[in-house]
Amino acid sequence: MQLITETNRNCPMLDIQLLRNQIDSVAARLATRGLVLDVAGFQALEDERKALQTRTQELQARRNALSKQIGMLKGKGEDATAVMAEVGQLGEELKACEQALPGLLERINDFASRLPNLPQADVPVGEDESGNVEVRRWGNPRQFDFELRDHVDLGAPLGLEFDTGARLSGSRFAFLRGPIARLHRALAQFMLDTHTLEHGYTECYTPYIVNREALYGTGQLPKFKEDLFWVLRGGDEEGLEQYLIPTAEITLTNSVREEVLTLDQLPIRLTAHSPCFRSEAGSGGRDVRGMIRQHQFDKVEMVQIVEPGKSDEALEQMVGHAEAILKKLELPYRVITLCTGDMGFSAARTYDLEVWLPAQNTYREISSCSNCEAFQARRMQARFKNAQGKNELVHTLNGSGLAVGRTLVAVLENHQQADGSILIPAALRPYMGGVERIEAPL
RNA sequence: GGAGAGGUGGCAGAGUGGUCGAAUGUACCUGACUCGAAAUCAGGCGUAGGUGCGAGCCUACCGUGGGUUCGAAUCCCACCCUCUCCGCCA
Repeated sequence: MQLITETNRNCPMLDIQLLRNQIDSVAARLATRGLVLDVAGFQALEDERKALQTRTQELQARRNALSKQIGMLKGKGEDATAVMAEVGQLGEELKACEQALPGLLERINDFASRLPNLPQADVPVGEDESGNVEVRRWGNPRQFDFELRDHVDLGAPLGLEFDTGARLSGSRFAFLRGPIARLHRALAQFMLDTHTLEHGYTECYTPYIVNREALYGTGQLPKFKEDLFWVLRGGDEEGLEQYLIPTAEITLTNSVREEVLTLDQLPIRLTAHSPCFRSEAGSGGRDVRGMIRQHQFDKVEMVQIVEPGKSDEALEQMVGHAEAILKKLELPYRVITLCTGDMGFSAARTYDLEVWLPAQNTYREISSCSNCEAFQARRMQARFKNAQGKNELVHTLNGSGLAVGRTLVAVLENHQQADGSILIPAALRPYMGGVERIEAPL
């Protein structure tokens, strides 16, 4: 019998020992995320598990010992029927135990798999985004001496077509044509080059369709299936379920899944430009106008795989890498620390970068950088051999650097001119064939 | 899609249904030798879980899931994946 089944082979996100031994402390920390942990329910399951597992193992030990005896007796040519009768008596209870245990373990695992990561101790406690704390600002929002337009109005004559997208695919899809399509491509290229040439990341091109295990590893499954698009292979409608990636974090982070890395391989810094697919199931009528919230958008993602002692430092660096893009693009932004109630499932600490959008007269999220500590590594079984030669879980971090669609929006709105043209920031011009401004084709 | 081969420890690679959790090599750790290192020699060295103050004892794990058996890495069934060749295809 196997205690580790397919579904629980990936350990729950929280250390199961922590749950067993310090459940009250875990409950208190999760409470800051607005989550009520069913301590009594968990402990009832645990008590049951402990009794059943102990009994199962007792019976197995007995069976193994007797079977070994049978082997020895038969080897010597002696009669083993008495021992075989004895082991036969164990059969029924053992079978019952072995059948009951996996289901119980599965329930415990499912319970634990749906618990989010524990916030770091100094993360501000808050219920929602109102509890987030601003860390710093960069740049001054521009004063306009003409009536400013939003990116939808600015983009329309430049090739930003929402009606075409809707006709092809439905709402929340955009079709880009001409100068705006080129600007979109230039932004992604510029970001990739900056991260690879200046920040030490290795460029990657990754699959956009992944299996369930990968999404479990980074924490999107089992809890957030409704946020994803899932796909089936043609001619194989009964077949394996796979998913479109909601971010390249999935593929970059899972690239070390089930690996035991050596110390000298760390840190690993990866970046990729990819489309991201999100069903936006829970977003209701939010941001229906424009390309702020799309089912498909491009993003340049940064991922770091580091030693546990170095992840805090790595997060600060990674935020700096994302900020560098905004600075080069001359886009005002602010950095905020997400409070406990606003953090994502896998994160122990998250900084959001919010770019100034003049037409909305506010800062909007354009990057999110998180330290997931060992949470994802535990689910992925991504480890390294530490200095003591022991396998230890790595720490994983991910951050957008940046969301390309929203960056496009920010460039349009912040660098718009009175005549509706867009001034291209100097850093981006080499990627635009030297063009200094884009304007509607005649 | 067709035909074949194969999935075993960090890696490589053995394994007649019965002390096989698994030979061997390599990597790694410790010790000896050395001024130091290399080489050499000796020892150690998988993961997870249970139980115990502890040395330890026990259970599970040889791609995944099921089956046969007193007993499965080994036999049977299904599935997944990888590789080679053919076909199709951007």
